[in-house]
Amino acid sequence: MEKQAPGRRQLAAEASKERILNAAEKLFSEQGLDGVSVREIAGAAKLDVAMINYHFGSKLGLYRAVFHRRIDQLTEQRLGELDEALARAGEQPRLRDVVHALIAPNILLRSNRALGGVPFARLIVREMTDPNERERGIISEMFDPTAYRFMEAIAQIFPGAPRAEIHWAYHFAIGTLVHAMASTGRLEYLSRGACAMSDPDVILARLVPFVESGFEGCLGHFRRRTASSENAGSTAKLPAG
Amino acid sequence: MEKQAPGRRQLAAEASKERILNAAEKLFSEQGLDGVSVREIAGAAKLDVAMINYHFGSKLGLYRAVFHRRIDQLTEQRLGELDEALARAGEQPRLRDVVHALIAPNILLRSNRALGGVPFARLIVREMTDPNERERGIISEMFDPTAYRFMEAIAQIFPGAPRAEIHWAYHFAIGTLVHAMASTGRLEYLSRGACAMSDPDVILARLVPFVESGFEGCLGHFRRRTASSENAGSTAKLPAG
DNA sequence: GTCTATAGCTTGATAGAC
DNA sequence: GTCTATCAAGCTATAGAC
Repeated sequence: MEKQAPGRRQLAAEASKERILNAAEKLFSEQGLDGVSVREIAGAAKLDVAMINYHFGSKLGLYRAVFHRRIDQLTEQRLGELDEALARAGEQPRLRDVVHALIAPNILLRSNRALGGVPFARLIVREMTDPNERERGIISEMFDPTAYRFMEAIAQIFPGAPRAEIHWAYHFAIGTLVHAMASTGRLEYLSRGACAMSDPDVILARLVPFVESGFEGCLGHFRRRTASSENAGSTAKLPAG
Repeated sequence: MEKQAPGRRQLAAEASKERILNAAEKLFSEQGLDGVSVREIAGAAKLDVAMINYHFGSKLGLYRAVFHRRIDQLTEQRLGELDEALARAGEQPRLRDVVHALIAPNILLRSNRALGGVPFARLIVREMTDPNERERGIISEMFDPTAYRFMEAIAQIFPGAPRAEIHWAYHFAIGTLVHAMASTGRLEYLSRGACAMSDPDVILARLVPFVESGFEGCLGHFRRRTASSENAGSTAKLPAG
């Protein structure tokens, strides 16, 4: 009785916090930070409004908490897969493996509610495309370290490529990924149901080749030096051409 | 005096409407539909709040008007460039030309305030990535006809490709484009200033090859039949593999 | 921890004078 | 066409009872 580890109160509190976080994740993802009121969230979580400020301090505090709950797990998956790709490599990692590590965890997350599901994926899209994101710093906190790790791996694959060109290509690749995470329904709508985003393997089987080829198209000619080097006479002219 | 064509009143009204539209475009693009109040917009336009409802009926009416002012001009540019690419072609349009027509007007718009500039580009991104976009229908109205026209052109280039595969590749291409229009500052931030989005030619020189290669990576093997056809024995297996 | 109650603003929209 | 004045409703956040 004197040291019942979690404590009944604490257990109830944890359950409440989780309910609030789940409701907030869903509603913020659908309507955005400004499009939802804390009342709606409290209502969806079947708790009083006051509980949100009690547990999370403020609306923005709750918003941040929604991200923090998932950050580590996602980062571990992406870096874990990247490390595997690097370990498996001889002198150079395979581009396809690196692209897969970059993309797959973000797509697989959509179909696993325990990892956040579509709501969390949409939230990431909202934050990634918001010009005011900087003042919150959530994206930097979530993605800066992995971004640099992935760009290092890309640099190993295209040894002659200037850093700026790697940044450009990486930026485009992330764009493709982010849009695929948005789940706006536009693909289904335009294709009149011929395409669906429900099976992650179907998405990845097409998205990974697209991004891989994009990298090749931007950076491929920087690799000719190391690789099979026919056409070796070509000047290293910028893609600007 | 009895028929002074536009009329003083009407001229003043047009000027007011324009001021409101400009302010709204800027503020909506930065903060989103729910993040801005009509009071802020009226303040920025140096007019009273009541003028917004007088001219546009409601906040949502104003939001729609911001898009409508620019829709036709953008569509004409994209389809015009596409038509040129098709006319220039022999039997098949060049992939690079089609991709350029798809992308370039949207990127060039960013550096021309008369076409909407960065604010309008950001607004498109907001609307393209919003899961509630459907109920407004702005994106459909703006982009559905051009989307199908562009996918037709892509289908001409890759004659054997199933329609669904063309939709997938097109969806990814648009994702890359949309992210490039977002101007979040993250590219500049991550690259510590080594890259900048200020010169549209610098962007296009990299973005067009990325997207072109992406299409090739997703759809290239469907063209082998018509093209130089070595490796003709390969089965037409899906990228799903 | 959870609730009730409420303070103190801000919101979108409109009526009516000019 | 443009303003002043105002409405009803909604908002975030907090104080205090239990």
